[in-house]
Amino acid sequence: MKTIGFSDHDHAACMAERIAVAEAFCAERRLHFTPVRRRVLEILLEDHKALGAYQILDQLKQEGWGSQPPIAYRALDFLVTHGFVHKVERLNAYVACLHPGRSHFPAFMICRICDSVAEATSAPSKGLLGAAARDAGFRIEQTVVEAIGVCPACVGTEAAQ
Amino acid sequence: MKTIGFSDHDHAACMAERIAVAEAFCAERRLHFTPVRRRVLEILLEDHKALGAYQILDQLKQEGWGSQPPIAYRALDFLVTHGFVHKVERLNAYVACLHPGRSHFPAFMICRICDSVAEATSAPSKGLLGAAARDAGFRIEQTVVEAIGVCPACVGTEAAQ
DNA sequence: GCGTTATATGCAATGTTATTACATTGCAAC
DNA sequence: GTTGCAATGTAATAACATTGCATATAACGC
Repeated sequence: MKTIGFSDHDHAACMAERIAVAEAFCAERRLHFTPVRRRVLEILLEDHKALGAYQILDQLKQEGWGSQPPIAYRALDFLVTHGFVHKVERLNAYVACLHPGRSHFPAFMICRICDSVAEATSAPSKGLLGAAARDAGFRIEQTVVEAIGVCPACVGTEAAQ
Repeated sequence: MKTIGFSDHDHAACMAERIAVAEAFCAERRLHFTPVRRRVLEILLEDHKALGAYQILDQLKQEGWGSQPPIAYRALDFLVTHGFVHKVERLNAYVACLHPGRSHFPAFMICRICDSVAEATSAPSKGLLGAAARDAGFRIEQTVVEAIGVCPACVGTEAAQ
């Protein structure tokens, strides 16, 4: 059991299922779910932390893949483009998506103490930002919504004060 | 007249006022609104685009200030800490705040075509994210809310499609 | 004023994140 | 079998950010 979204779950099953979903999704649209891409997704699923591109690259390197940044960035691009992975802007890091397949506006809660990241969903059209955008005539295509704070596990610790 | 928040305004007056507000705020709290800090805020107020730290640094350099990155980053830190400037995570860039003085949860609309940035205000407690955080027991301290899309001036251009 | 302390600046070096550019491989269509 | 295309390999570099230490300036207690 590892934590995801600040609560426990059956990790191995969750991981297998996500890979299967990605595989099916790609097969259906004739996208190439190549070994590097699959491996990067697995690495991100392994623990539910956000990983930097260079952490991922290190791991790939150890496993005998190419060692130059584009190896990791290209795989991440693919995974982000098709919604299997999100980038957490605040951390310059990447995290596997909780709801792959359906397009959505992800939102994250980032614990500044333990660095865990939980994904929620937002709905810009419903919020103040959506209203502001409508007023201004701004067309929203994508959103970055990230809360930085203290997760339930870290509230009560020294650093939380 | 330059645009701010996608609408026109009296730029010189706006700029002078913001500097005055910052000055007063700092005087009140015995903070040092030093020449570099003032100058960086001015640079950011001059056009209402988000500027990267190195763009700011270039300008400082030309004006005879030190030329090493910390010159810019330290001034930016100060300005961000005291709420005169926000960082736009998606762009790794900095923008002068529209509502300095009062603490708030800023939100931005970023045009992917012309790179202009408009500031709105969000209120995490009211949105889905606030609800999710309450459910999860997550304590929000800070938020990053950024919409990427097309501003009113760029809708209708080629690239907008 | 005068020394002490805290704060700010100057500068060199380095660390981290991301992209560009170009060469190569593998496979499918014709 | 060669053309076309997507993915990969590799080198170099760009863009963003921090650390550490020396020096200068401001504020504070006396």
